[in-house]
Amino acid sequence: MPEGHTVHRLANAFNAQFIGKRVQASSPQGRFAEGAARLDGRVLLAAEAHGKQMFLAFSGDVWLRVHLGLYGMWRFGGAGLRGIGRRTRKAETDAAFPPAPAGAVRLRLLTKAHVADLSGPTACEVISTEEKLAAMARLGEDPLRADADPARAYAKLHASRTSLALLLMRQDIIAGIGNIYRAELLFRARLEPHRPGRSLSEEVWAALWGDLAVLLQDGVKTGRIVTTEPQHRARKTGAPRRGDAVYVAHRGGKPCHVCRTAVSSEKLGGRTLYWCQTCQTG
DNA sequence: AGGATATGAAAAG
DNA sequence: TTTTCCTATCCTC
Repeated sequence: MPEGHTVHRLANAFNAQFIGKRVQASSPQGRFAEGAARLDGRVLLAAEAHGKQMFLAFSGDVWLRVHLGLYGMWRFGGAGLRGIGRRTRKAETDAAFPPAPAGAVRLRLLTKAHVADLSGPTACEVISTEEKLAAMARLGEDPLRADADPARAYAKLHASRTSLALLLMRQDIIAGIGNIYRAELLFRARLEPHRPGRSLSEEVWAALWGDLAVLLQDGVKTGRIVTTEPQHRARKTGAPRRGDAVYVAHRGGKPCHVCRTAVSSEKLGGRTLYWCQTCQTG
């Protein structure tokens, strides 16, 4: 689930339901007992997302930094959080509040009315304001943030001989893109993924950045990654079905939605890259 | 039931 | 470049 849009959605959920509330913090799984103790009893002041990282501000100049990584998730309980985070099963919805932790919950944040359970994060740590600023400074431009400066990202891209496919995943250049948005962004621009960053013109970059912003904003709204245009779907109307939502991501060997060529895939930098050799020649 | 896979990135080599 | 972290889901049997 977690590319940048997911993390912004989660921050929005915290801002909507947890801000100004005193929280009981605990670590049902036990692995974050010390950190939870440091948060326990504080008031949650703000939630902020930058790329795939979320920062929660607590009273007393204490921050929680969370990176979900590949498997991490937040599961919410309580009213007004429908559709955010991992879906709560019906049995859990009907259960008394607060629900029992589902699975290995690293951190539980509990208010009178709401609960947020974090499991499987790559990073979860209590840090100072300085450390929070330092962590943010290591991140690149996030199209979902008002302070994003695409020119800074372009300078880094254009200075590198590394492939666009690898560069787009670098969080210190552009923050928030993951494997799916990378593949889809390159497909929509019809760009060959192995092209070096330095071959990117300013005009093409401007178009890429604009398209990325649209895709991410749409992802924040819907909670889903949809990159196909209706005319490229098997069913032209209504919500895109499974298998119709993206062009190439996770579709290795399957026919391209545009030209029917088998979608290519290869391992690159430890991740699977997907692209269409026929469509992406730019 | 069990294996492959995963929208990530740091650590190790 | 490979290994490791860690949890859930999807697929096949």
